[in-house]
Amino acid sequence: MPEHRPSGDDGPPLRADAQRNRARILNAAETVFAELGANASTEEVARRAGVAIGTVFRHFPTKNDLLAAIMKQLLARLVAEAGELNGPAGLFEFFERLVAQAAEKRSVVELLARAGMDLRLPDAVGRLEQALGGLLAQAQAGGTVRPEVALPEVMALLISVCQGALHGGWEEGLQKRTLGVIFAGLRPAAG
Amino acid sequence: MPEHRPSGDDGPPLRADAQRNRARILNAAETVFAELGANASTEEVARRAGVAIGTVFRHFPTKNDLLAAIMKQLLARLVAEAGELNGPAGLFEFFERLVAQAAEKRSVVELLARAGMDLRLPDAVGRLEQALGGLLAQAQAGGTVRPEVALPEVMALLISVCQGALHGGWEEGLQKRTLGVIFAGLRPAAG
DNA sequence: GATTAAGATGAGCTATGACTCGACTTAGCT
DNA sequence: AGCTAAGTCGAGTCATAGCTCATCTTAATC
Repeated sequence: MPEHRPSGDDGPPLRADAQRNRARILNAAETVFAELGANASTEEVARRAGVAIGTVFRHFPTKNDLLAAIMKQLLARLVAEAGELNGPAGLFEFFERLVAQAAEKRSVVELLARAGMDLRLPDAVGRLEQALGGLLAQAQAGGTVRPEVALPEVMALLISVCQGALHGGWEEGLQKRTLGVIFAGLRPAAG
Repeated sequence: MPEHRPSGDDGPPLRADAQRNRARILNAAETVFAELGANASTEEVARRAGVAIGTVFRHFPTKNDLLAAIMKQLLARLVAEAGELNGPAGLFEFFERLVAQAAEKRSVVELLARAGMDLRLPDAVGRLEQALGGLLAQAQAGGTVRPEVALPEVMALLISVCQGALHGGWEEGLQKRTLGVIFAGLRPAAG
């Protein structure tokens, strides 16, 4: 019996039904974690995927592996999104999109928060940092962001704002004003 | 047999040992939740308080009650701290202090985050908002903060930054730079 | 000191959730 | 069609955590 297959393994191709189930599980997991947060139960994921619980654990031997897989997808999507954004306002645009997502998907935030902790995804996170670095450089070249601002504080602000976005109240206007303050802080001082 | 005593109840005074144990439990809970976060077990609290688990539940019928009690203490302390701060730089000072606390005490952040959610402490939170409002007004009167900035976004920024402060990396310098960006965003545009 | 009700104790109940494993099903192949 | 290994199933195990309650202890009062 072949062993469990961690993400990167390329053994013999999966059987058709296994591929189908794996995809279903990933889909279900994404929506479940988005709605209920990262400590939704694996059983709930199985239920929504329409498979038995054993099947989930066959594909992802631990819950953390499942979370890591989702997180990898998410980070890849963010990197792609960052890649499409261009020009001096690209960084701000990225902030706005991420915060909008964070408000409706708990997982975005919680997973992002755990990306550097329990889940070990240094390369995926690294790629996102690289993409953000590009956006920051463009913004600084275009005079949209002060030159002395560095990548780490941009990341920190991004994470912070996403975290904050979870909290109920936050109507539309508040979110915009909060981001406005941060953008003002990033922009060069004089008009 | 007298019923469990929720926080506000003023029945006959507690017996001496009961008072002692209640204080011990609160102390233990504060440090335990500070170290381990809000989902540390009640047993751990009991262990560190040196009492049996039943005693904890006698004083705080649910874990949430215990969290709420700690949170009330914390909020009161923050209000007091805010009250001592004066002048146009008081608001910034408060930010710095809170973030410093957040970095070393998980509970500060997690409880603050839950204050408006599971735990129902509208009055305690209200008092903090009032105190912050005072600091904001002083800062605006002194020209340290733009007049169009309102209290809600200040609260939002505060919560966000505290949340972000949990994440490991954040060396000393990064924290300062991140706060620097936010302060720059709050300050009036021109020098 | 005797009385007694408040309080402390901790084994145990219940729920939940991560994970296992032997029995069963089916895709892929000849 | 028949074979077989890959894959699925789901009842069951183990651990944890919130909470209860019958029993014992002790502070307060007379």
